[in-house]
Amino acid sequence: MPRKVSQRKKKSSTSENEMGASNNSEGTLTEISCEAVGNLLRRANKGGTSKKKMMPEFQPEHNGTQVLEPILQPNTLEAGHCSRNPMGNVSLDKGCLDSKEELDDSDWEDGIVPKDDHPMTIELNVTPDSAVRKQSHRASAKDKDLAELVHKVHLLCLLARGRLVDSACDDPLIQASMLSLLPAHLIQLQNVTKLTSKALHPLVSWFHDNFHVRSTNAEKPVCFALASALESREGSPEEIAALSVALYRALNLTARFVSILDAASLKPDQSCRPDASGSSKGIFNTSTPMVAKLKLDFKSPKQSLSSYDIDKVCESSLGRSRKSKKCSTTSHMAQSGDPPISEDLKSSITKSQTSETQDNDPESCLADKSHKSKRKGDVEYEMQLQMALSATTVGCLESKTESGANADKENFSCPSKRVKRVVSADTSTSSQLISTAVGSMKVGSPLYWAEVYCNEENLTGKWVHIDAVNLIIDGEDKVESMVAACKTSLRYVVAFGGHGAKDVTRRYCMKWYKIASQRVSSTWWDSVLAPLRDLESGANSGVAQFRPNQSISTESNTGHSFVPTRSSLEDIELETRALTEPLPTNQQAYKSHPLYAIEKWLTKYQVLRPKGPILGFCSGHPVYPRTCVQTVKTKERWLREGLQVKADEHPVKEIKRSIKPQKVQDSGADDYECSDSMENSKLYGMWQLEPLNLPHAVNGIVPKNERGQVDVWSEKCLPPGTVHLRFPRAFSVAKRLEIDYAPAMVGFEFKNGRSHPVYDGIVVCAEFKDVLVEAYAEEDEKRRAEEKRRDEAQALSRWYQLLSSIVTRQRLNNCYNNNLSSEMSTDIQGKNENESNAAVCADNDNNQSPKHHPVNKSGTDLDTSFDTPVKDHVHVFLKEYETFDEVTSLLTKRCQCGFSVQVEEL
DNA sequence: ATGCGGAACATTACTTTGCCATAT
DNA sequence: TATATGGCTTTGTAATGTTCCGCA
Repeated sequence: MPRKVSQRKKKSSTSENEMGASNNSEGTLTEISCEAVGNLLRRANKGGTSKKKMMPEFQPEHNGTQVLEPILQPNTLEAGHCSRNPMGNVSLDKGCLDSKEELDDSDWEDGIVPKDDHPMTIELNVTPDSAVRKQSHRASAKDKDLAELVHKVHLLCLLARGRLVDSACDDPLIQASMLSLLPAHLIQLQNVTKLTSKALHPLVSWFHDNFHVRSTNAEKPVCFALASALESREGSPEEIAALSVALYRALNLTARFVSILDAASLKPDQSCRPDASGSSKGIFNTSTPMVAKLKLDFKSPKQSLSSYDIDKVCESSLGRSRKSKKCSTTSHMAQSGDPPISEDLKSSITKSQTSETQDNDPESCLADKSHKSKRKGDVEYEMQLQMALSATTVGCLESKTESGANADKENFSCPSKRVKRVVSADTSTSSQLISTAVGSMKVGSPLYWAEVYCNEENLTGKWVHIDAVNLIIDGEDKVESMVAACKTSLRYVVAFGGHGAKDVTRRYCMKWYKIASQRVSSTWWDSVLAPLRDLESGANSGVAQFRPNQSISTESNTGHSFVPTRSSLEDIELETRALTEPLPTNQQAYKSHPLYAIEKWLTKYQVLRPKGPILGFCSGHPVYPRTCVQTVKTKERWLREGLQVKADEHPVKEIKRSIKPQKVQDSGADDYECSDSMENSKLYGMWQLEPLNLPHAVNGIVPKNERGQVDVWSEKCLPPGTVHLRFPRAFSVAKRLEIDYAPAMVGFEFKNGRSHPVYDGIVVCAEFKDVLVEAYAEEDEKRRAEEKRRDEAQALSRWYQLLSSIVTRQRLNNCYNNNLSSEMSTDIQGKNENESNAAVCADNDNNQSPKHHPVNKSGTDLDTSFDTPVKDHVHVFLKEYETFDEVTSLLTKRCQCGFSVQVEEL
């Protein structure tokens, strides 16, 4: 946000140059000035005039000056002046000051009177950041949509990634290798029938001691990466967690791979706040940068490690820790004799550092921000220092390592101490936090872990959280604080198993109300997860059963609906957590909390009933269960749902109804009357209602309301014994058949500033339905036939008009311009000839054809001869009346009416 | 550093049943 | 003279949601 400010400041400083250079900048300049003036005035009028009032004054003017030439506009208001002033085009006219009398004169004059060349600096320097910021950073609906889309797509990608990892954990080779590494006494675990989390401790401990998180070998597909990690006993957090899952599965335990899906923020502006959460910096900042990784996979290291890729990796949501890891890789690579790459990397890293703050908003780099970026720079500096140190260390240790390509292996012998040191350096900004939060465990945010199903926990069995990397068993309650300490958000925790997935966020998130708004709409998420859930529950019910005779059936509940499955038991557990969430400590959380409510945050149409029990207090406000919140509505609103208020029920709440501004034209007296007669809306609750009890239709008469119609909000609103016929002209049929009907009003629409009822069809008694439908069909048929007839008649008449005009034209041609006889062409009959050029003329001799047709006798008046008689006549050209002129090759066809056509044979 | 609450906007929900001049 | 038709200015208001900012 302060970026914009600085941008504006920059612009202001160069404004004079820009002025001369181009007009384009003037809009911006004007804008700046407007804002500056607005802010000045706002400050001046603080408390008096509200901002709302001020802004519209500037807006239109500002628009105008953008289009027009602001300098030359004589009638601009104060905003225009302000923008001009700094440009040196001073000439303040009195009119300007006059025009803004309504504003605070003295303040205004103070602001603009100076005629020197530099008032601008003053103006822009006093521009309060807040106003500019507010304007520029309020996300538009488009931004929101985009952010949501990105969030969704990112989630899908992360889900897919999780499934990939899950599949890799099933790899028999990996599992077998894990088993082969396992000491004999731990292998016994697969024979344990009553598994408790405690029993897992030695196993997890062994794993923790033997596998460490370190640099990534992400260039390979998951399975290979796993194999490699297995070989080196080191890998990314994801790989190590996956290996642990593979180990559990190898031991025939039921295990899931669990991952925090740290997707790009759902809210558009989150990415602008580097410190809001360490992880939200855009989509590439995922903990599982699949794209970048895959990209790398297909290229030689030299080509693939472009700065772009590295940027992505370095910005990954593991954030600093991951960054450092990558960097340590870098150093190793440098060690292994590939200086160009390391150079690339270094430069790219620095690039990423510097660009990180600027890329989002290229125009900016600001004073306010500076200390933050400085801090960041410090972090990076420390990181690089650590890198260098570790590289040296590795270099010493490393004389024994062989291939540069296998950089991952280089640190095999490296003590985990070193790793931890690097990691702690990464997170140095929050290292205190971490150390307070999780004691001496200096780790990055846990993003991956395992869940093992322990059938002896909790009577019914339980999925136990096992973070082998951090040696935490059954620490589901610790995850939230650890994640919080690392500034990662815990919005989606998904357990992967059986190629499916299940959202288990509830198990790890104690403060759901804090993350609820950061999650995508549950309907979408549920629908996405539904098929994956089925896969997961199907697999984890059937696979790896501990004992066939276990009291809790692990089979899917196909036969008996009440046999609890492992999955359904887990559902119950998660549901229970959802229902036993602790009370939020801040009031705002109660606004839309699904479980709790405080009266203060109820909406206009909500009441508490019953008003109790009180579950607790928040800042002195009693907290009630959300189930006590009832929605209340007016009678009319309930009517729409087919409900009516019972007799003798009093409104449970009354709210002021807004005054209708319809008859405000009159004087104050009327106004007074108006407000006097203003009624309150009476609201009723669900418990005061009964099903709508409309009068029955009797004797074919439809019961109507006071307006002689039926309000058909829904089917429920139809009086019993009536039907709604949605035919366009049904009423006319009913009228004709003398059937009683009522117009069906289905809603309102706003037109011309008023609400108008919208009608759709009619309501009639049910017994007339068939008759009406039949009659309507008949009528419709008739109507169509009539329409067709009309269309045909119209077509005929138009043809007639066309031909008449042709004839008239031809006749005129004949009379006044004989040379143009073949100008017009027509094909009237078109069945005998393929002629292309036909000369038409009116032949009024009637020599051959005439048979007491009135036309023929009408003599020489050509106009009249054609006008009347030929109407409604279709010319018939009989063969016997044809004549053919050999010389001119003209075929003359004649109708009995005397009309003739000459056709030229080609 | 964090959360709270107010301010400033943005968005949504609620409202809810013509009139007059002109042509036919 | 009675009836049909078309055009007119176009919601306005309040509640609710979201974001920012100052303050404790």
